[in-house]
Amino acid sequence: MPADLRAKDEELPEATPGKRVMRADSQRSLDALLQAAKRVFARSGVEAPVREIAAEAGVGVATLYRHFPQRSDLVIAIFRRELESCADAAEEYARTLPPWEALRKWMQRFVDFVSAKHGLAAALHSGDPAYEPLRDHFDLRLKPAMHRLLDSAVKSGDVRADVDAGELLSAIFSLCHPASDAKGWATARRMVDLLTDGLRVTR
Amino acid sequence: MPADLRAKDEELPEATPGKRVMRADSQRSLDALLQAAKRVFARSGVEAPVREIAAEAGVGVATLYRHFPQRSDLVIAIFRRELESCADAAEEYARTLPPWEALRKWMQRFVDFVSAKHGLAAALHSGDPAYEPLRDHFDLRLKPAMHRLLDSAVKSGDVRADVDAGELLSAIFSLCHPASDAKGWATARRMVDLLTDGLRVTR
Amino acid sequence: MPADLRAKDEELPEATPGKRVMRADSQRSLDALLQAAKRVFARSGVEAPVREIAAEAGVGVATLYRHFPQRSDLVIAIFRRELESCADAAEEYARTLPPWEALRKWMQRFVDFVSAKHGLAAALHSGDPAYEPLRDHFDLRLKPAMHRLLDSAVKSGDVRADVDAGELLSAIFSLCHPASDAKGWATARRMVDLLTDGLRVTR
Amino acid sequence: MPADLRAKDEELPEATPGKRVMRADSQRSLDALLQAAKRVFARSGVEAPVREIAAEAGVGVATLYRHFPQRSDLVIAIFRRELESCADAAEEYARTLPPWEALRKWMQRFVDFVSAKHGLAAALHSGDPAYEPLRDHFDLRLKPAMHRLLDSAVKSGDVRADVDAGELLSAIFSLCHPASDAKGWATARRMVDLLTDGLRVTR
DNA sequence: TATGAATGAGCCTTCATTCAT
DNA sequence: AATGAATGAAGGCTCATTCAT
Repeated sequence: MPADLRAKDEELPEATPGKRVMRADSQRSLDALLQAAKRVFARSGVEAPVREIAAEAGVGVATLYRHFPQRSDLVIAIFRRELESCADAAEEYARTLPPWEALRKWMQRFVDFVSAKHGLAAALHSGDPAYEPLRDHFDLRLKPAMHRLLDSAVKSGDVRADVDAGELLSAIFSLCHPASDAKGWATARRMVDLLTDGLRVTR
Repeated sequence: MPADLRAKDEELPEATPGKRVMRADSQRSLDALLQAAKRVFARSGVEAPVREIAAEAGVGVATLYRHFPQRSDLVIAIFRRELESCADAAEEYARTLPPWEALRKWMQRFVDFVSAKHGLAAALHSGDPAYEPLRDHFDLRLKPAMHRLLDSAVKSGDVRADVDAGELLSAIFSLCHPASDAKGWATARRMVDLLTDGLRVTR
Repeated sequence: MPADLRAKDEELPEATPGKRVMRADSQRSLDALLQAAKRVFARSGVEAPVREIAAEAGVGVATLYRHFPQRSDLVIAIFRRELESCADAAEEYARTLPPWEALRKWMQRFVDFVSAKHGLAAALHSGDPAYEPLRDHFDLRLKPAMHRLLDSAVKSGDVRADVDAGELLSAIFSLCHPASDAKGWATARRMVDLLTDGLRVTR
Repeated sequence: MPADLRAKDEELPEATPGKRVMRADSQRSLDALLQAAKRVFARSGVEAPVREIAAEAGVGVATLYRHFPQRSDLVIAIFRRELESCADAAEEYARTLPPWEALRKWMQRFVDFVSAKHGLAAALHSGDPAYEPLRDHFDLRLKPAMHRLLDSAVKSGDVRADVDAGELLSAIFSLCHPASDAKGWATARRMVDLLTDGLRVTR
């Protein structure tokens, strides 16, 4: 896992930004739950028993249910923040790098994000309507980011014009999936590189 | 689904080739189970309740257990035959088409195979040791097939030399995964096309 | 509890009359469950934990669920048979006794039936649609029985004509209810006697 | 619901008369709780979740527990006042009406009281010792009231002498029970009328 | 004193697997 | 050899009650 991603992992959000104040113990439970869920999801997938997460967090099940009435609420809480961070990176790359490089680099950044999130894909594509917010985030933050980068690269003549941003994103997504778990990351990166090469205009 | 695939679907194997003779009713149960499992796996995934499969086959659960003590045995039985058929196609293409065309066509053929098998990827990458035989099949039949096609295309100067057959196979595999289910097939084919383009030597 | 009722309680039905034959062990479980449920319902009401019933019957919970997928199925099975028997008594009394005596006696017979069934009323009036069959039974068997007896007594000039059979049944029902549990039966019988007296034509 | 009953419903007691002074906010919580409990009991029965009541009152659960450590304490607080009011009516009727009329009218008054209190009967006859105080109230206020009315009517020659006041009360109670909920009130009144007729001396 | 967060026991239900018939 | 009944271990969820703030 790349250093810049891991760094982010340690600090966890002030969680529900809406509530102004929060009782100290409640905040502690919430933090513990988020940390625990992250570990458990990574270890056992997003379908892991509720009990296991609560135990790992050192709280009762009901506490988990209080904070996250639906399992999906917890999953979403876990994934959203890093998804945002990934989307933000796109803007930065777009500002500081030439189009083709920006695209290439961000695609790898996206690989890093997705690869680190074991159950993300399962959640996103479960068809369960509870994950709609996650899909929305995906559509509203990541797709536009990809679209912009792709567009620039098309305009600069580096990339063919017939590729859809959403499809491309999904494709990378898939390439990072369990399917490539054995070798893992390295393979995913290589395959995405291959895909990236396929994007270039055929001279 | 392409016609040549569907055709194969109807007939089902004499299944456990080891047993010399088999009581007629036993054979009938076995066939019913395989047909049922295929339908149920497609409908509900490979994690579908055992009872559902037995019911769909019109036999008792214990009968299922007799034929397939492990769930994986059933899954493997279902997938193996079509996997073989896909591997065979590679040889045919290699004989009858120029290297680049053979490679391209077979990659699409592989997409058809994988896309039709809902739970295949999940099974293969579950990490469950019970699916080892399936992975073996994959390695022994599909990887060499891909390797040969790739090799020819490299030799003919169409394709770069730094791509691993197994990884490429896994990549296609991933691209066919639920992850890209929304649009489904068409997207998978497009993305694999992109990947294929990435394979070409950069002139 | 009157002797004629208790006698019936010991033997339990061949249960599901539809199925011609039944495996011996299954039949044994079923019997055990019905006996256990009767005891438990009497002791703890029809809302008693499923586990408790299964334990009392000496079978696993799933066995209970197999025989009675819904809690209401079990409740209905318990109550139906005795309800039938009570309805049958009406016909007998009508045949063998003068109208007023038949009515009076059957009302007491009904008291015996209802009083013995602790959770019956709760089930009947729970509003839960699952108990519809029980209400149907009530309406189809008991109401007509009462109606006939009432009618005869009206025709013979013993009873006023402005009383509804269903309401009267419900009234007796209520009088047998937990409300009168402390003293129990005896009180219920007395009160129903009072009610019965209220039925007589005011001379 | 008759007007004289509903009128009483609006004002609520100074509740725990023992405490001499009470902080204003505490008093406010108490009032809110009583009002809320009345609504919730009517809506969901006396077994409604504690949380629901606290929420409806706009206070925390712990506040509820402070005022009413046992669920029964709350139930009792709710019911007692109206029970008193009903008992008072008996005296009034006794003073202003002829014996038979007084009895008849009060029995209907009692029907109104009980019918309006959804969970009363359940609480009274639950067997739970926590409700003892409620039963005491019942015995100390309502039974004597009924006894006096009954006695007068016996003395005036209108009513037979072999009826127990407590039993009669319980009987009416039962007749108002959920068991007769479908048609509800009207039926209850009719049945109590029937019962009342049964009380008359057989001329 | 009021709050509402935390707790954990307890319930219902499903399902893989074994076993009597 | 086939059947399907029985089993019991999980897992999800609710709710009365306690406790930190």
